[in-house]
Amino acid sequence: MPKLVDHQERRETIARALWRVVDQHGWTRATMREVAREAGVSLGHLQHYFTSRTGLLTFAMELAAEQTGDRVTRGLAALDQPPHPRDVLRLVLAEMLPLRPEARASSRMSAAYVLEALHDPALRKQAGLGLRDGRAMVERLIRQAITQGQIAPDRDPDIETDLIVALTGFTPLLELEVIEPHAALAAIDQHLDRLFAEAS
Amino acid sequence: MPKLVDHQERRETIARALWRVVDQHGWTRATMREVAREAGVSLGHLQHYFTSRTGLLTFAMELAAEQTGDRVTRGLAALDQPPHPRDVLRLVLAEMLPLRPEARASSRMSAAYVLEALHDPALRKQAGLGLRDGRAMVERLIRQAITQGQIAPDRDPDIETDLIVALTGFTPLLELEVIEPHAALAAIDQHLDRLFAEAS
DNA sequence: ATGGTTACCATACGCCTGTATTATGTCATG
DNA sequence: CATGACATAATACAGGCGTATGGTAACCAT
Repeated sequence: MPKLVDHQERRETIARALWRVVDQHGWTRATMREVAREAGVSLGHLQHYFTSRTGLLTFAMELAAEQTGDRVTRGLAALDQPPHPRDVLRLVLAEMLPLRPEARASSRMSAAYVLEALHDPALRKQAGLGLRDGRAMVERLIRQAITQGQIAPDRDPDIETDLIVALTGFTPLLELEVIEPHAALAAIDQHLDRLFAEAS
Repeated sequence: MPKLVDHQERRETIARALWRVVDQHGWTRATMREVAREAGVSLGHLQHYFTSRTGLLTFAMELAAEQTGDRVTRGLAALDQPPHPRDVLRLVLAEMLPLRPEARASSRMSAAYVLEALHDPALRKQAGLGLRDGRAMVERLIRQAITQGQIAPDRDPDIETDLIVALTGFTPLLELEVIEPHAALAAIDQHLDRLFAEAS
């Protein structure tokens, strides 16, 4: 047996270097050489852990999704137990938007990933599944809130779900500084307040 | 004087070829050679009308924005005169989302453009201005509707504007077929109905 | 201690990129 | 009709890209 290294850890280190490159210089400059430079390793080293560029990108993307999930999970712990679904939705949206630096990197990653996925069947499938899962989670929350009387029963769960998920449309507005983070949060709060207004 | 050609027309033809490439194969494959091939001209020909790639991209982007504006203008003509602001907003949103093939190309163009703009000061300024203009137009509509009693006066115009603009967040959901066009339109209608519910 | 497996690195290959250069055709005018 | 401006084209160049290859160093089991 040779020298022992934690493969998963090495791959995560490299993936994080990729995030930084994407965050600072954009998806197009996320080349093997640039990522290796950012990670402080040689091109050969990087190749040892990621044979292909596509493999690196998908791995980094999955890791970013996990990371976002972890941020949400951590945020949930800070809420009342059990948390009000309104607060859960607010937290999820807040973590998906580029409001803080860490979230910004993930946000830029997934934006570029989606764009690339449109023309690559394999990526498309994965990206589609991810989005579908996210939407399904929101829908579950909303249906449950309706059942529990926190949302008025005359609200259509599908439509309300879509409206919530669509609020990720704040991303370009935030990125190009058309609106400030507090404005995005205010709008989200307003929307959620109305959704949960008429009951509980 | 030499042979006479309409420069603007030639540039538009090439820009449209760029749209097709971006629409079908993605921003990354929108190279000078690929666009020339799609346009059915030589690389030299393309270079004669666009010295640099950046120039081509910005021109094509501006043209796409104009085109979207024209679609909205044409749609306005089909509405009641004067049109109800609710219908205007619905039309604008519908034309910005990738619901029909022509709109899809423009949508993909601007998505890629915004992503590229994040890391290029010049593009960033232009993209920011475009988005700001769009938001300002929506805000004007909403403030006017409040003044005219079509929207309840206790609604905050800034927040309502942001919520409307954020509905462009349906784009990735539509692109990855997480939701169907009719669902996006239903959600938009629901949101607008509520916004315009309490008056007029 | 030695063999074999793994980590790591430098370099090379073929391809594609944006752009520059140069040549040729094509026309309206002096 | 010749001349000069423009349209179009072909080719060249330097650089960056993903990936493949070969070699060296480090380590553990035997």
